[in-house]
Amino acid sequence: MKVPTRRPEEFLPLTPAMFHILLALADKERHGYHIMREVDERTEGNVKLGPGTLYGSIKRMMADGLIEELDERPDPELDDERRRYYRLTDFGFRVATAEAQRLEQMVRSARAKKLLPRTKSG
Amino acid sequence: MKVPTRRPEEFLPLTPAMFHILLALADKERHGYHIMREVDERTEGNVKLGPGTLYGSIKRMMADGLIEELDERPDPELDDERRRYYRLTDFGFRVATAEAQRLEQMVRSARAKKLLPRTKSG
DNA sequence: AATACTATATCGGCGCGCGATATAGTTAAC
DNA sequence: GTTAACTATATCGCGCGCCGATATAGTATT
Repeated sequence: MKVPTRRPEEFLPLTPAMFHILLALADKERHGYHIMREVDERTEGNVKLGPGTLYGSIKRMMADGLIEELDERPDPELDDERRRYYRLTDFGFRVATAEAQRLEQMVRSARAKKLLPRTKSG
Repeated sequence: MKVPTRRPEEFLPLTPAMFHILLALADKERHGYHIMREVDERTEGNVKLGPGTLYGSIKRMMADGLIEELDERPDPELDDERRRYYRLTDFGFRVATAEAQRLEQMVRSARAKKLLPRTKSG
């Protein structure tokens, strides 16, 4: 069934926590705890998602249709029953892309204001 | 008098509103309403700072030592008495730079996850 | 005279980050 | 062998910050 067309821009700006979760799910499906570790590793320990932030965000992002839970579980043999796996929805992917473009524009502005060195055209 | 050394990283991530205000003040001193218009113009109407956000943020950023109010007013002749002018402190500048670098890293991650096309090395 | 713009300020609702806490099974140390 | 650390999910409540509404008031425009 068709969900009424929503514009990704209306969800912007995303909170850092939500964007980190979308980034973690952008390349592959993951369960909650796996998302937590991916963020920790990708940011070299600079960003730690606490359980309140993680599972609270997941709940809201599910309700907003940005992510969805998998029915089947990948690798059923070497698996932990407690895990709940999530993936991006098409809409979630578009929202993540829109946010990435917004941040890109912010960086461009920062360069124009000489807060960052200009590597190419600012 | 010397303010105890604070690390800019402890202020991150900045809220979008605070970063927009720092960007607006990065190139020149401005009064509140001027900040509002600069953000509106720079973002081509996409970001509108309401008075609650603007003056609430200014008050907090003053308390945090990110911005400071000017004693003298620039252009005293063609001026409005009601205006209150602000500028970045050295610390505010360092915080803005640190936030810009954080956003740059976010964009790099987004490119690595193929949410954005790679213009150079991602 | 009315409308719109400039300029600053406060208040209250609401969303969200986040630490604390809870539960519970697994693995590693000593 | 029990103590500790890790894996995994979930809820609660505090506090901060965004933001619209509202207020005040002078200036400019129509």
